[in-house]
Amino acid sequence: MGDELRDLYYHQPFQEDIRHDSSMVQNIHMLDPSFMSYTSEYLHGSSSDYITNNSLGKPFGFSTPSPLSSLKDDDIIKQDHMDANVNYINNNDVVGGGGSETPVTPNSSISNSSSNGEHEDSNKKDKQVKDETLEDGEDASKKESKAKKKGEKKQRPPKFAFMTKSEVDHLEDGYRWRKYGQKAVKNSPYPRSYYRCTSQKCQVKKRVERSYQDPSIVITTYEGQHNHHLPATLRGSVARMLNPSMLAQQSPLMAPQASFHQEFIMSQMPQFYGHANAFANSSMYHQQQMQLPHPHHDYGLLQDMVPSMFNLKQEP
DNA sequence: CGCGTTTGACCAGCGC
DNA sequence: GCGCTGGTCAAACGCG
Repeated sequence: MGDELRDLYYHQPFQEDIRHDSSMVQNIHMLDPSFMSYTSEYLHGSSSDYITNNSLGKPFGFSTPSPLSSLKDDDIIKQDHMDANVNYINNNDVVGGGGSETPVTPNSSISNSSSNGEHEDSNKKDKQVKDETLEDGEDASKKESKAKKKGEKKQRPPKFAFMTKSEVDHLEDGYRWRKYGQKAVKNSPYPRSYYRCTSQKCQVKKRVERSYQDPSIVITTYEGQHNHHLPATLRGSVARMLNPSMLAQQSPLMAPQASFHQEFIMSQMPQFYGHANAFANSSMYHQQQMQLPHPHHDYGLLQDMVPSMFNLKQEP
């Protein structure tokens, strides 16, 4: 467990009174290269810098979950217990303070549907066939994961999670996603949805779930790195929201399987690009102010830890 | 018809 | 070993 929690990276929510514009600015601050280098340093930390359950939040000076966050430290650990790397950022985005008029219908699709044994059988058959035909690298990652089951622990690509206040579950981030699963979340009335990038050979996945404590918060977790550009149809509009210097960093050339520790700074850029899109878009969609009960909660300590996220580009 | 979603089943990891 | 849970698969279905 300790090994797997190494590199776990957690950002406590910015519980600021964020207005639309400033949230945009702040979100993009997260993409600042110096922030990246910080994370890299942090992630490169000595092998003794294990982040355990208890110490999870300590690098950023918190030990208790935010009232806005449904994810306690424990939850994050449980949820990502198999994952080596998790970046966790909350985007305390702007959403209507008056409450959402669009009710979330969490369980609307968890209803039982008729199933028959035939389906089950064919499923099993298909799985067998697939297992047999899997040998030819059609799904290398699966094969790899199977191979790793016996020996070492399954290693997963780095993750990056953030929270967004949004009425929309699936935030537009410029990429195209195909939903491949939905699961009920323990202790939560809201289901978790699983998406996969539709681009061929792109292994990036993302999970989307709603906080059960604050249903207005959407928790999005990205896993993996896009190995392609944004779809052309979306690139233009989304790209305009972003800092040109970030666009320059966007590159599809890094290998998805690249060593995380070595490649983190560079390879995370496209990811952050995508995340920024989600940040930005959610801000774009919800251009109202919100009042947060605990302004500047934990903000100072995080600011101490990651000054580049806060001090740079305080544009007029 | 192609693409995306739904949804029950399956599987692996973990804790007891 | 067993049960629980998270993650994934894939047939069926819906939609444009």
